[in-house]
Amino acid sequence: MTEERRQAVLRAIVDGYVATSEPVGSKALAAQSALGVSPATIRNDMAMLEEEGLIVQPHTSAGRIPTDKGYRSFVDHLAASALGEPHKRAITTFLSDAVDLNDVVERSVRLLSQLTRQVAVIQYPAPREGAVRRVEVVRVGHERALVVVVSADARVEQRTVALGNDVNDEEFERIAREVNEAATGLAPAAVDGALRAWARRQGQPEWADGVASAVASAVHGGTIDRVVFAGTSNLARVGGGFEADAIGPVLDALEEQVVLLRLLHEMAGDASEVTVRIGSETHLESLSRASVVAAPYGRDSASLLGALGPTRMDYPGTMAAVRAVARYLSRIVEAQ
Amino acid sequence: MTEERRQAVLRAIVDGYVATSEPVGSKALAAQSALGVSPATIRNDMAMLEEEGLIVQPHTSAGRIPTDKGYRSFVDHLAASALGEPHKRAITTFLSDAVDLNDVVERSVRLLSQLTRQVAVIQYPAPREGAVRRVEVVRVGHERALVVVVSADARVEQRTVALGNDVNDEEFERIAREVNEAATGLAPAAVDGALRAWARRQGQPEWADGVASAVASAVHGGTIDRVVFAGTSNLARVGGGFEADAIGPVLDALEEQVVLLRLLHEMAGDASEVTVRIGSETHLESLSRASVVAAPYGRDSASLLGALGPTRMDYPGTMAAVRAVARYLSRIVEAQ
DNA sequence: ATTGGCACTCGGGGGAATCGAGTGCCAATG
DNA sequence: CATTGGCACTCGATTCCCCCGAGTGCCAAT
Repeated sequence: MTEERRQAVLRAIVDGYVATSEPVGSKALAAQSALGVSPATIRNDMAMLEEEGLIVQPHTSAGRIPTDKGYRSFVDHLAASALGEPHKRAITTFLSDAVDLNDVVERSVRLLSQLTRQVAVIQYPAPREGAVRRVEVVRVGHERALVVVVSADARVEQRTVALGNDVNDEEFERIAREVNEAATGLAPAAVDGALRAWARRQGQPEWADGVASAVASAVHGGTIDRVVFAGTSNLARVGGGFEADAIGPVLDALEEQVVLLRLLHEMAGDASEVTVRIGSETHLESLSRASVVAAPYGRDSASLLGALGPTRMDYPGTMAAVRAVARYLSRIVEAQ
Repeated sequence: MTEERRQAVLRAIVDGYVATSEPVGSKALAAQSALGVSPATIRNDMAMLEEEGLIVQPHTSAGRIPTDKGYRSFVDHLAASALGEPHKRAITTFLSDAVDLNDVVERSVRLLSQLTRQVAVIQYPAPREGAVRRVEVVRVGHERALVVVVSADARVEQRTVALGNDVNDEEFERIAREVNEAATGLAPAAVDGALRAWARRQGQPEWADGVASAVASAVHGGTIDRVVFAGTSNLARVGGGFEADAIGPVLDALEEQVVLLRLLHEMAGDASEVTVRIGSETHLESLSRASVVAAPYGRDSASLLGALGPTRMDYPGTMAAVRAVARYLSRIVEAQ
């Protein structure tokens, strides 16, 4: 009984603090939340919660606020809550008339930022490692060529490569044809070998190696490791929860995509559907006062999307929105 | 003489306010800036400047700060100043080893944000309206096709289009071949007509129109109207010049690319090399406390890059940096 | 046109006093 | 043993007040 109520008290403290952004005291808690116990009882519970490191009081004569650990406990004991009907409808209508993958991603990230009133982040859908459908080599300018690779999964990648001026037009035609024939139909893993062999047959001139590696890079590389975000103005929103001096670092982290990507990759490792990193759990100085709620989406759940906000955020709501958008986006991406 | 000194006083006020972010008074001005006149004289000048609406005093007993109009006058009377040597070197080394156009743009925007310590914005280089080099139509999935258009200016655009399931493989082959033949070598303006004619020859089935308009859209559209930015954390930098409640709107404006693009287009109209919009001159509520310094670059000076910061910014320095990066970037883009 | 002098204004800074929300502890109770 | 009412105590925030000083406008003198 008592343990149960202590959780309820923690829950109420989190709720209260999230709502008002002010420390919540025992008296207010007893009055508002229908716990049916006296302030004194709550004070006892609070003392124990504080001993466990779940809450702290900023000043001696203030109420309590949750620690990162407190939020963690709150989140862990949270039952998955569903998104409200209007929001669900919003997702459907907002995403259904997107015209292509880019558009879907753009719309999703905007939508998610609006639903959560936080910064929304989407890691681009991982390519499906589709076989090569076609390779075009097109001459541009005098000594440069453009290599365009189309994969079976509807990805188009391009690279430019220097040719040197010792390639005449007929030769160029031949090269373009041969490269296309050599690579078409191959799985990504097989492309490198095939093109190296081709380059060898050319007698290994520099441009042949260049073309080969450009194709290889186009096949493997791609838009995998890109992150788009929206709703950065939510960082500065009044009552948004971030201190004025905390938003600079967050903006930095967002621009520093590498850092953000590593964090998302880490979170992808955690198995469950929606994962949460709270404050110091991000292990990033710049995000030490921020939380990230993320969920995988797409084939094999290989990509992530999420919301980033102050540790003092509405976790249930944010988690519900992230989950809902991830599900819907999965359906779209997988269908394509 | 007196008019000249009044400009000097304005200049000194702007300099002082930019440096300290505090209103500057007559006494401090007489002491620091070597005007060689007494505070009383300066007070007279100030009174006149205030009458002209170039400066105001926030409170009765405070010094003066420049108005938007004051900054405008300051900027208009500014002699073009050159960028310091170290900065010039930074530009060269930073941009010289970019691998492709995207990379150049990315690097430029980062560089500019570092040089100016403001938010840097770059409008993507306008495409050169190159002729169509090749059109590929590739089947993806069951009922969809991917249209890839390669232009002579090394641009690659893609669109997806629904086919319906009444197109078998041989027919598809034929379509792909015909579309490529119909469009290749044509100038953008001629593509629409050629493809409409082709679609008509097919007997106007839905998919033919779809393919035709996908190609047309790929030829004309593109990355023209995109803007990238970097250095948003400068908005929140302490002493950065923005009030805490002003940065939200600015972030909004940055995400709302449409608005930003319109502003840049407007500025492109102003003839001179580097143009400045100060505060209310942007005609945007969200940027009413911000200034934009922009310069055209690339062929026909068709694209713009710039820096966005508080009205209280270092105009000479920012203008020099913007000018230098624009020049250097022009060289690169035009060479390609 | 410039300058020194002078009275005046008023925002900001630095206490001191006060308020009140919130706490910890303890004894009483069911 | 959990719960509760009572009570003394703490301390951040608010308010008030006062004073300082930077800055001003105006005027008479040069």
